[in-house]
Order: sequence, then C-alpha cells, then structure tokens
Amino acid sequence: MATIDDVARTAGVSTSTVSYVLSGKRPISAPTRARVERAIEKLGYRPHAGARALASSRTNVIALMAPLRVGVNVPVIMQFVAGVVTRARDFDHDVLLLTQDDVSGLDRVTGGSMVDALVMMDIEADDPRVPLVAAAKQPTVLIGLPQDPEGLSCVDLDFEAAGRLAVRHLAQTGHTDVALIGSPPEVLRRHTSYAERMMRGLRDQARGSGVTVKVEACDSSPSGAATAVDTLLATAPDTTGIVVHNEGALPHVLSRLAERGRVVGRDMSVVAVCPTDVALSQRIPMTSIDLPAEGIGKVAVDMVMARLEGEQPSETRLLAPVLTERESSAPGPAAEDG
Amino acid sequence: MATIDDVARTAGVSTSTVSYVLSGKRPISAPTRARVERAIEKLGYRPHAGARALASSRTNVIALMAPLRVGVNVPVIMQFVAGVVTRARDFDHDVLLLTQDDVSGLDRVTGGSMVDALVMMDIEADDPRVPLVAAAKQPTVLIGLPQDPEGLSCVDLDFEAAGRLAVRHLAQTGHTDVALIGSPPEVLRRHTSYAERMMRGLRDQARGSGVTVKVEACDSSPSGAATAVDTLLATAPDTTGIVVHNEGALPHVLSRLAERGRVVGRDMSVVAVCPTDVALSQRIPMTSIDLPAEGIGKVAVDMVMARLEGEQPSETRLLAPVLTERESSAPGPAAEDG
DNA sequence: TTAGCGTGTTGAAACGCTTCGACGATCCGG
DNA sequence: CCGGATCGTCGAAGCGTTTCAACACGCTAA
Repeated sequence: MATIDDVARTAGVSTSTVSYVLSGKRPISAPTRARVERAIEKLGYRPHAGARALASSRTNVIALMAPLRVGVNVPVIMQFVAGVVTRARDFDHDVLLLTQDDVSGLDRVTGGSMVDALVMMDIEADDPRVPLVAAAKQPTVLIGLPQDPEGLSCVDLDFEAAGRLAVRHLAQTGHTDVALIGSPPEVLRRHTSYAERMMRGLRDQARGSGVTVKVEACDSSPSGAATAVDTLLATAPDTTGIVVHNEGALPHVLSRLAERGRVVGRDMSVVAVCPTDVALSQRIPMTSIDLPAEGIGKVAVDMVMARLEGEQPSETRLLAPVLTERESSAPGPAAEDG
Repeated sequence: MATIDDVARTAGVSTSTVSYVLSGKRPISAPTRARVERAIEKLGYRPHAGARALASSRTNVIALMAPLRVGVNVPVIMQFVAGVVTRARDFDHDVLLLTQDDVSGLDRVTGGSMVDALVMMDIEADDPRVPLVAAAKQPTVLIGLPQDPEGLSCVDLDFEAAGRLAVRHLAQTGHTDVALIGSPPEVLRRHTSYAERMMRGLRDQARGSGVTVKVEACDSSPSGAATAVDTLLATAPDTTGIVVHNEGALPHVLSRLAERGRVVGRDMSVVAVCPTDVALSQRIPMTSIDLPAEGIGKVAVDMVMARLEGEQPSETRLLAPVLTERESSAPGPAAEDG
C-alpha cells in the first residue's frame, strides 16, 4: 500500500502538503493541489484509518447499539438501523454495530477510542447503560427516554402526544369506549418508557374527552393476540375503538377480530401505532400514527454530529405524531351522521 | 487517558513488557504479570485501537455488508446479522456495518485498512461487488453463491438439496401435484442464485419422483400472495402440495388459501422454507425446512477467521437442509393409508 | 571452569498520519 | 523603499502501539 510519503514524493511536495490537500485545513494553490491529486490517483493511495485515528484522535466511526435478538419489532429496528447508517455516511462516518446485551462493548469501543460517538436504541426507564455512556468521553444520543438522561441527548416519537392524538381521533369520530392493545407484558415489566408514555397520553385525553379506556397487554404471538382480543371483548364488550401499539401482534389482532365477527372499518375502528409500511401491509390499509423509525435514526445521527462539531448542549427531541386516516377507521355509536 | 507508558512506569517495567503481558506473545513471569495487571487496573488503562491497528496492521474489526432496505426477509436478515455479530465477539472482533448499496464502502474500509476481513450477504449470481472484494487484501466470505467465486469463500443453505427434500417429503406423503410459491419476480429477475438453485432441486426431484411441479413467482404483499394462490388454483387445480419459499408472503398465502376454502393440514400440504421461528408464528405451526440464518452467519465468521489465522484456502460450504414436520402437512391423494 | 542454552526483560525502531510553528515569497499601504 | 500582512509550503514533533534484536541471568552439561 502506498503511504502519504509516497504520494508526497511522486508529487514533489512535502507530506504535510498532501495532508492539507486531503483535509482542506490550509489553503493550497491550484497547481499544487492538481499535482497531489494526480499522484494520489496514480498510486491508488488510501489514507490508513488507524494512523489517522492515532494522529487526529478522530476515527470517523460511530457506534450503534441495537437489539438484535429476534423480537417484536424487528422491521422497526431495521429501519432505525438503516436510518442511522445512511445518515452517518452523509457525515462521512461509518457505523460499528454493537448488540444490546454486550454492555462491556460500551467500555471497549469507548475506552479504546474506536468510535467518535454513540447511538443507543431501545432505552429503558432505568437503563444500566446510561450511566456508562454518560461517563464516556464520546457524545451519545439515546433513542428513547430514560428516567434520568444525565446530560445525554435523547430523541423519540412523542408517545404521550400520540396517545392523546389517537384518543382524540376516536372520540371525534364518535367512539366512547376505547381500548389499547399494547406491548407484551415483559416489555411493560421492564418499564420501557414509550409504553408508559403512551398510556399516560391515552388516559389523559380519555379524561378530557369523556371516554373510557381499557388497557390490555399483548404478547405478539397469534395466541397472545387472540387472548388479548378475547379478554377485551369479554370485559369491555362496548368497545368500538382500539389503539394497537404492537407491530408484531397487529396482524393477529386483526385476524382475531375477524374471527370474532368484528368488521374492522365498519363496526370497529382500529388505530395502529407503527411504521407506515407496516400499516399498509395489513389485510386492509390501517389508520395509523406513523412511527418514523428511519427518520428518528437520522435525527439521532444529526444530533450526535452536532455535538461532535460545536459544543452543542445536550437536548431531548420528541417528534410530533402524525395520524393518517385509512380504511380501518369507522364512525362510532356517538357519531353525528350515519 | 492513560497510555501503555504510564502503565509501564507505575508497574516499574518497560513498555514492551506491558505489551507482552497484554498480547501473551512472550512468556512473562508471574510476579511481573501481576504488577502490570495491577497497574492496568489502577489506571483504568485501555489500549488505543488506532495505535494498535497502526503498529500491528490488525484492527480486530470485520465488515458486514447487509441489505438494510425494508424488503422481504427483514427478520431473516436480522438473524444473519445477529449471528455474525455475536460470533465475531467470540473472536474478539467487532463489526462494522455497511449497507448493500454502498459499494464504494468496500473500497473505503478495505483500502483504508479499517477492517481485517469482510462478510457479504445476499450475493447475486453476477454480483458487481465480487470482483471488488476479490481484489482486496482482506479475506472475504460470501453468504450466497455467485456465478464465479474467484477464490472467495462462500456459505449458504444447500437450496438445491432443500428443493429435493421438500418434493421428496410431499411425494412420500402421497402428493402427485406440487407447486412452488417462490420469490418476488424482481428477485428472480436479478438471478439471485438461491431461488434458481431451489427450483433446480425441486424439478430434479419431481422428475425422479414422478410428480408434477408448477412454479409461481410471488410478491410478498397480501395482494401479491392472493394473486399467486389464485393463479395456482386456476391453472393447476389438482395441486395438493405447496412449497412456500418466501417468508414475507407466507402468512398471506395461508390467509388466501383459507379464504379459498382450502384447509392447510387437511386438504392442502404446505412446506415452508424459512427460519424456524417464522414457521412457528404462523396461524398453524408449519412443516418447514429450516433456514438457519443465525447459524449461517456464525459459520461465515468462523470461515473468515480461519482464513485470517492460518492460510486456509477458500472453500464453499453448503449446509444440509433439515425438514421438520408440523401441522401443515397432510396426506395427498396417493397416500397409502387414509 | 566454561560454553551453551532457555527464560524473562529491555531499548528502540517502526507504523502512517496530523498539526504546529516557521519561513520565503508576494503584495499592500505609507 | 520599507514594514507588515497574507498566502502557500515545509520540517519535525508527536500520536500510542507492536515487535525485533539484543541482553542479563541462572542453569546444565561437558
């Protein structure tokens, strides 16, 4: 492999000049720049990442910690990851992938100066990783909201607002008995903040709109969904509006409702909280509040890069929810028309 | 951050001694080792990855190129990725994630010595990336089979054998008219090798078993699956055995069959080719040929590490398919009992 | 007693880049 | 015509490791 010295020699300049051509940190005259570029081209020169990292203490790599175990929201996770990776490239950075459970990985990549910054997904209320990265010298952005962000940046969908929005939509279309089919019990048990924020928004708006709301945890398996639907229908038979906040269970919930003789879009109104493509690939196009996974990933990178450049303070960004009405909405018993 | 020299000083030894304690490449007496380890502990010393890479020309990072765009087999992809990442950790390596379309990324990570080796997923017959990585100095393992591996290692499920196995199972249980509901047309158009290998095996065994086989491409949307099922039922109404090789379409195929009055497991036998967990999360547990995605990812890492250590030659490894009978199998018209 | 060996440790030379201070040249205003 | 900016380039000092050749030491065998 050619080195920067080889390039300097064949271009007839000093190595520092080559470096400055590459980094643009000092002005270089046009003819010199041209000679250097020709030499680089000719030799097929590529700067050595390690040497660069050593000299500049910048790796141009960010770490992404993602939950890779198969689970509920695999497609959603992939979208986050895709968003992070593509946006990172826009900033000329690559992505080192860590798994959620590899907690020691944080220390490794952080302490070993393998990365310039971190993005962590799927943050729980009392996440053990948060104090670790808070102590690291690299800036970090959390996707999700811990109890105490300790000066770290966070980004997420505003689930509380999403809960309110969903109930408002149902109330406005004439529904008075509303339910949430939510995350699996184990997620709730972990106090994952998005689930709790969603419920808070839901109940909040229910109170404001004079609507009842029943909450049902739901495993994402077919049988889990069936159980949730059956329980709901048994304990709250007047329910006509359902918010489903569980991508994995969604198709099974719809199947079970059909089996139980409920026609979604006619006598049952369902609002899904999920990425748009998931909403569109159900048996009927679902009214949904978009979970802009890829977008959130990109914002996370934007934030982490901002902190890397200037000395931006840490901030928390909650994205406003957007509801799109599709074919799973139906007027409720209190609807004014029809 | 403490450096190796700091450690050496506080332990009262030379830097090289510290280095040898860390790498184990030279014998170190027990007391010296203990002193060094105490110093490391005390200072919280972490070797600088860049410096290490520069001096040793080893980064302890491998690149993984994966298709991140949302598509057919998102959960399957995740399993590959999980397999690669966890196995890499067993070899004390981290994983740098590249997206499929970032072809220039190959040059970047390879030429810049950012990684020691590469793993590439989703290889097509005439993949433009293959010549690129063949020219790289880092060893590479392909998941999938290109037309010409050019001295690269490959690993994949033996789809040809899987096709044979599926037909053999159906023939043995009394089916004489068999069909494949396969990949989306665009996948076939790209000549992705696994689809073609599957068909070859299928036809091969069909000829041997005296069975007819009809092949239907299938988009993974609900409507695509419906179309495929409808076409099949119209053009080959005697079909009683179906092989589904399309994870995304599988649930929709099953739905459509139900809508068309076919009871899977009674008058229709369906064999899925997919990861076990996908097979188990359908409306009924599916008889399936396992696509051991995570396992393949691990094998890929094993192979790439073997090439990194000794000078193993490149090889192609095709994993033998395993069929597990579950509730979607049914006896066919030619069954002896029944 | 000495040559020879193995064990444990060291010093110093890379590894390939960035960046800082300095310097010559060119240009300006006074 | 001179002093001081400004512009473009250079030399050299790091950055924090690994690794090679060498060496000190205590043994054993002759």
